[in-house]
Amino acid sequence: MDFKNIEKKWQDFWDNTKVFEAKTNGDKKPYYILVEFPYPSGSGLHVGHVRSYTAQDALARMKRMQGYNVLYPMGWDAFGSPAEQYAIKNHIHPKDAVKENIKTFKGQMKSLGFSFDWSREFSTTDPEYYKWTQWQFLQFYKHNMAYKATIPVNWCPTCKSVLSNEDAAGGVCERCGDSVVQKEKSQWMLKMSEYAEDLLTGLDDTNFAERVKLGQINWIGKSTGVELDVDIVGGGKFSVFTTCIETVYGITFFVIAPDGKLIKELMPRVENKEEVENYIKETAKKSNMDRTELNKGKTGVKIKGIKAINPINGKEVPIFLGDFVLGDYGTGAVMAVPTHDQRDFEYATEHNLEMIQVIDGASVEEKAFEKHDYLGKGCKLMNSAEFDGLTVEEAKPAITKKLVDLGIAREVNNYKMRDWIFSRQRFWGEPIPMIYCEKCGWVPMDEKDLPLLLPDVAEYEPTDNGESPLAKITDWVNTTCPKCHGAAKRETDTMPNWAGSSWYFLRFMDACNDKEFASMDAMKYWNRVDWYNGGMEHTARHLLYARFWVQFLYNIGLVPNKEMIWTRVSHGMVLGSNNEKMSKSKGNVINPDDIVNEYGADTLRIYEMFMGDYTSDAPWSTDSLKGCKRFLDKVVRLQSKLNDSDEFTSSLESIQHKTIKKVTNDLQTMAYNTAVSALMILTNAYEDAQSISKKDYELLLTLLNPIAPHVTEELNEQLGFKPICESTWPEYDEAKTIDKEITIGVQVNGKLRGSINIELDEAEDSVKEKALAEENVKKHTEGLQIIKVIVVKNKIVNIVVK
RNA sequence: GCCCAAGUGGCGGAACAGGUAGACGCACAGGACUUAAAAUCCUGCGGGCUUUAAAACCCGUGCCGGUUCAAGUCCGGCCUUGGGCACCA
Repeated sequence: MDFKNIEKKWQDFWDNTKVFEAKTNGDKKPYYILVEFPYPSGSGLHVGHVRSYTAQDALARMKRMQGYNVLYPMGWDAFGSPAEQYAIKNHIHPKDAVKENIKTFKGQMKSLGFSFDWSREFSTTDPEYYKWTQWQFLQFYKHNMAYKATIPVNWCPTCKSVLSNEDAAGGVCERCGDSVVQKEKSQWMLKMSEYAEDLLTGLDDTNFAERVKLGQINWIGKSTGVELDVDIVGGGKFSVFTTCIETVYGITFFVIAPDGKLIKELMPRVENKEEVENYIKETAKKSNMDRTELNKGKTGVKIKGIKAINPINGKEVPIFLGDFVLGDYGTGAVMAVPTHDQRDFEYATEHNLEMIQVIDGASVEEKAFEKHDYLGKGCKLMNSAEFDGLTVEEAKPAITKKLVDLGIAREVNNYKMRDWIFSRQRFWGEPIPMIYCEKCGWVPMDEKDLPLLLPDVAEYEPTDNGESPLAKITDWVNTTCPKCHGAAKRETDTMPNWAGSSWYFLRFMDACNDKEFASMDAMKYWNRVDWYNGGMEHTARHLLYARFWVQFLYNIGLVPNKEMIWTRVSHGMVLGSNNEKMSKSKGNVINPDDIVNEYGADTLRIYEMFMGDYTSDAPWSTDSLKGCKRFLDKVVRLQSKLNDSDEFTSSLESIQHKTIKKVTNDLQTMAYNTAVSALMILTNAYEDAQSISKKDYELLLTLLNPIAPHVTEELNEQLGFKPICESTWPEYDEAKTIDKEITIGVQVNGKLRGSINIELDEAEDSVKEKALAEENVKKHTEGLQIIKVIVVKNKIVNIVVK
């Protein structure tokens, strides 16, 4: 069979009949399946894309046949620096590069036969789309959720752009790999930290995979503790946050952040100004990653001339500057208890500071006795005045109460998650629709003037001074203030690439709407994303940003649910045949086009579903791929076994019902590899049969269709049936999946010694009799005393002898 | 350092809920068909041991212990690999 012609024929059929276009109405139950829309890179579709798109395509095709109104859309996440880098490198406008890449991607997707609803296609770079991204930013601004702040930020000197902490992981720029330095920069921020608690509790209204939920929980990083006010000798005060208030009597010093506000205030009173200032300068050169690196020496300087007072007992202790304390996390100051915190212990040892043990139970000579070692073990307090003798668990609330009653402490929740840095000094992003007027300050653009288009210019290379390329385009920058109509300037920063992807799934519900980002009716109809598939690498950032965005829209009444994504699952990567990540430099990249050309789309689809556990990484193997081609050929060859019967072959009934059950369940539990396996087993059974009927064949083709849609449609058409994509998914009879006669094992003392055939649910006595009569079992029980015989119904018999 | 996964034949992987470990496929080997090759079909395929052959037997799911009539699966303690976060106070 010529798979090339067949594939083209059916792809055209699907296009022309528009069978996969979802209508936002009707009697059928809606079902929304979403895969992360790709960033259309210059290197084309990756075999990794094929894995997840095929998986969700199989689910979509089955759900449609089961009578659901399935929405399975596709679009393009085309803003962001990768697109810009690509464009710069290849000397073409990002807009043209994106257009070109989208064309390639779309062609590749079509060649794989994905059942996307192309009528809802869009790119985040379409003005009709980013108009609404800008509009939503204005809502953030109008609801006091967006603000400008001058903060130390991660600066990539190579990309000339500020990166969020997320993007600067490991102290290197995620995009270019060069090291990141710290720089003060005025940035637009979104108040994401205000949503920390809601983002945490909202997880209860989702069906995310457990590991995905955990990823989010860890990212939000909630900790409950006490914020304690600390007075400074001679005036002034600061606060510290601690989760270990029980160690408060053990404080022997405080450490404050070199980049915080406090040290600036204290400066006039500092005796060793030069030393302190040098240390601040040194710190500014380091990234947060370097500063918080665990295995480096604990640097710091003592702030001479200033002491703090331990609020619980009035003890005066020194204050240090230490770069491991971050100015923008917590209160920018920490209390140090060297006996019960290893980091403090090392710091104290290095700077020769006092140590007071306050929790009994282990020696603190060599190392600190930390909370994970003393919590929950009934350890008691010591050197802690009236709290001596209380257990840690008793002391925690008691000390907290005393401090709270004194009005110098508060029970608080602290979150690791910070506000979202929303500006990028880049050309290829959504322009931020804000105008700066000398008189009025920052003024939002009038909503009816949106979209604010990116200017169509030739120069989009970054500037050296850290300004966005847009800053050079004076025609564009100079405008009038919407408020006072005086001369004003536009914001030249653009939005991060996370912006467009934070709400694209809402747009798919109503993609052509030019009055709203999506109508409430359409969103109510689709309700939410039922099934969202993406990579594990996006579970922290993209998914959190998207949930934050949705929760905000919900709070201002623009979306129907606080959580718009129900199930989130993640796929494993397709690795190179050497078990390493595919990359050009390693020369292990497989181009899906080559595979489609040589083996056909159906073979590639089957192979990627069969290659292993869908949620785990799996290495590429062209040999295994060939095996899947052989399987398909076998299915085609079954044509020669067709008989004239109009009925199912009765001898195949049991395996047919088993296969329907297995495939139906497996496709909705991501067990694609065992679904393929079950279909292979059914095919082998057909092959072994004398002959098969058209109905037998049709059943196999229907079950295989979600994974291999082209060849199955063709074979089915040749049988004279209507297209599979317009038919109904088969149902199984549970009774027919159960064998009446089964073989079970017989063990003697837990070791398998034989097996017996029994009837399903056969009486225990009868099974026992058969087991004891089995030849080899007899050999192992002869002359021994039978203590007991355990019969597990329909499973196993175990004879215990002595 | 913390958090999350995962370790099963030569390979990818099966094993629902503690109940016959290795489904399905790949690779390999032998055979059939063929002038030959490809394709296809048949047989074998964890290791050991024994045997003319078969059966039987012993070992075996990263390592060490434990619970149980029974452990890949549960518990305790390690080791290794992958991923995430990070002096988080």
